[in-house]
This record gives sequence, C-alpha cells and structure tokens, in this order.
Amino acid sequence: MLTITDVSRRSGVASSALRFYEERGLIVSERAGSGHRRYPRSVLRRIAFIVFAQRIGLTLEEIGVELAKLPADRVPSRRDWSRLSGEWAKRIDERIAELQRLRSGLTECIGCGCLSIDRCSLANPADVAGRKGPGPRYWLG
Amino acid sequence: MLTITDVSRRSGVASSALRFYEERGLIVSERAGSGHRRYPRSVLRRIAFIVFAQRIGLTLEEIGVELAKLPADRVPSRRDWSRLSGEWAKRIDERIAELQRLRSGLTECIGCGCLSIDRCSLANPADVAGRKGPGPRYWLG
DNA sequence: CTACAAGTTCAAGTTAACTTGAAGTCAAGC
DNA sequence: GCTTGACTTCAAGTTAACTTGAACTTGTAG
Repeated sequence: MLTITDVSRRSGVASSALRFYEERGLIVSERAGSGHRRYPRSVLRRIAFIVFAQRIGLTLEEIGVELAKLPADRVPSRRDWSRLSGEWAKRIDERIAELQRLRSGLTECIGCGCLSIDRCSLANPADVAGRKGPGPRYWLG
Repeated sequence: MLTITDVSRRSGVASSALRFYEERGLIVSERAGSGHRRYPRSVLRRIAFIVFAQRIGLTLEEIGVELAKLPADRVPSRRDWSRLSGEWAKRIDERIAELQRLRSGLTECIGCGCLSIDRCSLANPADVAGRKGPGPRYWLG
C-alpha cells in the first residue's frame, strides 16, 4: 500500500489534487488506523487514465462517468479499459481536423488578407462563437 | 459607424464581451455625444482575428501582445496581419502532433493494456503534469 | 523525549474569460 | 409626454480544476 506522497511522486499529480479527485469520486483510498490514506497500486493506473483523458480534453466530470463504467467487482481488464476509449478517438480526430482547418486559414486566409467577418468562413465568429453557457469558453469543445 | 449591438450581431461576440475586450485594450471605440460606443468597420476584422487566435489556443493576454504589434499610424496591411501568424503555425503543429500521439496511445497503449505510470511514456503523468502555476491546468499549453 | 516531516479536514483563494445584476441615462415611436 | 428598448458603469457572480492556509494530529529519527 502506498501513502499519498508515494502516489503523488509516482504519478506526478499533487497530493492536493489526489484528495480532490477522491472528493469527486474519481479514485478511492483505504485508511490506516491513523486516518492517513493508503492506496493500492492499481490507483496508479486509474490516475494515468485520468491524466491521459484530461490531455485529450475531457472534463473531470466526463472522466468520472467513464470510470464509473469500469466493473466494481473485479480488477479491470484490458478489454474494460479499451472499451472506454471508443468515443475518444472520434473526439481527437475532430479536434485535429479543426486545428488543420485553422492552420490552412492561417496561411490562406489571414495570409491573403481576406480575414473578414463577412466573407471568410474560417474567420466567421458566428460559426464558432456560440456560447456554451455562462463562464469561460473552452476551445476544446 | 456601428453600435455595439451592430458589432455584436455581425461578429457573434456578445456586447458584454466587447466591453470586456475594450477594457483589456484589445479593441477601441469612439463615443457618440451620448456616451454610447461607436465602432469603425475595421473593428470587425480585429475581432475576427481575436476569435481566430482564441480557437488556436492563445490567451487574451497573448493576443493583446500580438495585436499591439500592428502599426497604430495606418490601416494594417495583409503583410502586417500575416507577420503575426508566424509563431502560431508552430503552435498548431505541436498541438496536432500531441493529439496524434494521444491517438496512437489510445489504441496502442490503453488498448494493449500497458497504460502504466511506470512503463508507458505516453501515459506517464510526470511528463505532462508539470504545473503551470496555481489555478486550472490548460491542456493547450 | 523532542523535533520535525507528513498527514488530516475544512474553508477560502486563484485563474481566465466572461456574464449578470443593479441603478441610472439616452433615443425613438406614438 | 410617456413608454420602451438600447446603452452606460461598476461590482459581484460563474466555471473548472485545483491550490493555499489554518489549525490540528501522527509518524519517525535521533
């Protein structure tokens, strides 16, 4: 069993973040008699999954939903993990496609001087500026 | 000259956001006798540039720095606009490369079950979890 | 036994990019 | 002249994902 500092060091995720993930139900811990957290090794894989999913652009809430799909009664298998990743590939591909569109826009559209709200489909904010509710806009959605 | 509602409608950016951009020095407005904002048409292009840059992943602060490079004494030319985009292409390419790495990780790494903090370079949070200071982490940096 | 590092909880702070609300001014139509 | 809608400023709220600080307890090395 690992202490919170062990897990933090091995995962690169701060202890405060680990407590936060636990509060959010993304990971769990047992407790030593003292009340200190003790983690099984398997938590490292779970954390790796969380960090990985974050890089892809999922929110912690979405990640929580995905993780909840893992079987609670047994150690997750390869198959369990990989099933979760189905939707993600699509998401990555979409974002890559958008970035590639933006990249051409950079040379073709700004470069040619046509960056115009009226005529340029790439720059037209009406296409992209749709609000996603209050608060900051996220580029990854 | 356009009113703030005109500009909002034509750009897809909310009036409140336009006032916010002005407060941050990203755009400027003249005032009618009444105190109401009046914008020249050229502001639309500037806003298009801001929205475009946001999609690429620049912060408003970075965008402000870029916009400050435009000549104040004359209407910016094609060349002026395109000069700004130099650094950006690199940034887009880097993010695309990362997403492509993540995408292979999705099938190769999670798929094969090797998603391990110890051995998997793709999932190793120590490589990617470096903090960027307090507050939320941004995946786009 | 005494430091002192490491752990705990809980509340409050941080950041970006805005939005929302309050309280008041201005302009246009009837 | 009155209502209605667009506009103004300024302060405070929102969201995600954490971090920081206070106040306190536990574990360990000497």
